[in-house]
Amino acid sequence: MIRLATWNVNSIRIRLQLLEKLVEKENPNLICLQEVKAKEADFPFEDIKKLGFENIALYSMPGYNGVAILSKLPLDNIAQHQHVGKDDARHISALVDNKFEVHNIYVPAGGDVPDAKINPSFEHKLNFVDEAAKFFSTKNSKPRVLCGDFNIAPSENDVWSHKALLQTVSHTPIEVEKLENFFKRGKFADAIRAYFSESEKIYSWWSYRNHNWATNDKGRRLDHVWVDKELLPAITKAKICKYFRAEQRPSDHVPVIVELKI
DNA sequence: ATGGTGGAAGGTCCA
Repeated sequence: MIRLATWNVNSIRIRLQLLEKLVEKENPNLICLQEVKAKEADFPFEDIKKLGFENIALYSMPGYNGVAILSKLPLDNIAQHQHVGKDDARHISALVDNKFEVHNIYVPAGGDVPDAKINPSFEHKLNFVDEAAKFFSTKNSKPRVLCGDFNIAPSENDVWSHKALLQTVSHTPIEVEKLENFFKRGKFADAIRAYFSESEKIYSWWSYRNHNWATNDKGRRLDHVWVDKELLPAITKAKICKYFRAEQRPSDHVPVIVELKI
């Protein structure tokens, strides 16, 4: 049984106590973190091993980005991947327990202006998603699980207001189109939506800039878990840990959990 | 058109 948690932790060092709480409350045996924001020398390997996660795969850089896979199960074939010619610590993968491949991805946020001609960050984001689509379009010997902060909320009910956010980076038509192309080319299934109706609004991120996040509830679903279609029947649970947003010193993203009988 | 907050780095950038 796999209990996978994906979480944009926004600094692993600041969030160590919350990571401990995640382990205590949700009992995952595989955790994919994004935005660890610590270079290897500053990464708290020992604290994490003490939580029971002996196997750690890290791809990090100073200050920004950084992805890590924490596992109670064996990790093999650990690989760091580069897209759009940048070595910027956004994608790491590993073979878990010799059964399936997990890919932990942090898609670029894309800046504020949704125009690739004038905003290089947005151009980077679009190109990154296109490259990822190509990367995952080939057949793989082991089944794949993709997760992470994709920084795109594709469906109307992945955002608090479809209309209000049509020109907001994360929900523009061009981003949604590219993410859907990625999804279709890879023949993936959305492990979270498999457990929630299409008509239900579900979010995994609420901005720090809104203190009334809980009452306004202007969230977006930026964090995703996709599985190869053949794995869809193996999913026994999906959960978004909204209560983490209300913790002391929270991340702006909350953990998303999927349970798989593999 | 702007500001609101948070983190890391280091005298600012990115989300």
